[in-house]
Amino acid sequence: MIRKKVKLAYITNGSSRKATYKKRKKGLMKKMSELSTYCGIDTCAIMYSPDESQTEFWPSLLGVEQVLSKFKMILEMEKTKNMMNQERFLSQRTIKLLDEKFSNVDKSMDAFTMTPLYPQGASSSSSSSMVALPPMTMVMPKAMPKIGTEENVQLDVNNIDPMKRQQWIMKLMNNSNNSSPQTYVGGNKMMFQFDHNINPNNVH
Amino acid sequence: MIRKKVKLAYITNGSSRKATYKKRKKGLMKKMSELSTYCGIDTCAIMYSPDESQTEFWPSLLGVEQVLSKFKMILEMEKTKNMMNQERFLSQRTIKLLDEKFSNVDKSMDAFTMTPLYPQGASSSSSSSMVALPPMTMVMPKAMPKIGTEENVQLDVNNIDPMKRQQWIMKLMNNSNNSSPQTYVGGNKMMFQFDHNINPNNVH
DNA sequence: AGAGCTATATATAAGAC
DNA sequence: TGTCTTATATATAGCTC
Repeated sequence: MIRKKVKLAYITNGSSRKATYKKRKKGLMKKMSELSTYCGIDTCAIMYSPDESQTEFWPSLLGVEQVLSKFKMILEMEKTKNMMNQERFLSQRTIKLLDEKFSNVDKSMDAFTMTPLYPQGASSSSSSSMVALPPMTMVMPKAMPKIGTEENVQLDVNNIDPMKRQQWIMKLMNNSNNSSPQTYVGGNKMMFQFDHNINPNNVH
Repeated sequence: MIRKKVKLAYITNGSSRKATYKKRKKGLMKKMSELSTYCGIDTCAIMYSPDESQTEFWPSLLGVEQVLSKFKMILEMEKTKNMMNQERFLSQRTIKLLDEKFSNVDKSMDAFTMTPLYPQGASSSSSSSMVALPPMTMVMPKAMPKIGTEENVQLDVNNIDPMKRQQWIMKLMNNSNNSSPQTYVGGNKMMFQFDHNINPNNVH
């Protein structure tokens, strides 16, 4: 969008597509780091491009782990909160049954259990949370080139049944009813690389 | 950075911070959708801000699931590829032992097993992959306001021991040696909301 | 809080090397 | 392929309503 306003479409030329990818990836990382700083929001990125034939973790592999850990914690808090809500309506006996269900949720979410480095006493900004937890932003890969045409999901999960709510979260994190495909042969090269072209501390 | 060049620092004023968050979030999503279109890369986002007291999935919850599914597939391919490599050096007996270990990796990665909608025959651009798979980009939340100061991890995982490599992936996806904290009380409100302010199809 | 409106700061496509 | 340069397209802070 500079010398020439480019049509928003897939860049068929390989070398220019790769160049664009690098430039825009850099720009995206900078925007993320700025959002982090301005709003006190945690961000991290895992980027994969077949053109690069490597997976990049930003700002580092550790950073990704920490963010995942934090997201896991938020889910934990959600779970606990839901249980607390349940207490107001259900008997102790019923709660025990729910407890078992939640244990299954725990199990299915184990893959998100990174080394728990938190809580570390960070203040929770303007959140209504009863537990101090740093804010968080999560950005992940999208499904297909055709973007944004999916049905626009907008659900206030606080207004629906707490169990349904849990199921949504579960569905996001794990599809336990599903046997994963195991028969793929070969594969892309995979590297862990930090993009040292970007140093958010020197931005501006 | 317009009317006035703002110092890159946390915005203490709550309302202006929230306004900045919304504006920049919108910009970030647009950049992501552009990167998707230009480079044929999948992107999605999960955003959480205590100021918003809701978690947003972009472009949709389904989109996030699909991307996670794809990432899972790439990991699967990595696993298979590693096994193929092992075959060249190890006996059948040894391979069986490795097989058991990999099964454990599978288990720990189950939380990333979304409904597998792929492969769907997409061409793999310039990747050296032996399996057709759409390219992918993953962007996730970072750990703390202090950004980019972690040690810059740069490892060519292809050049290190395949088992170590698996361990790295495992470490990213799951810390099975770790019992997750279960004692958090209360929690932030959590909503699933699609940001309908952004329609990538109308961009430009 | 949200919806425009500008003036500027940034991001970046093409070129040049 | 990478780096630099530069002309423009975008992004967005601060205001107003």
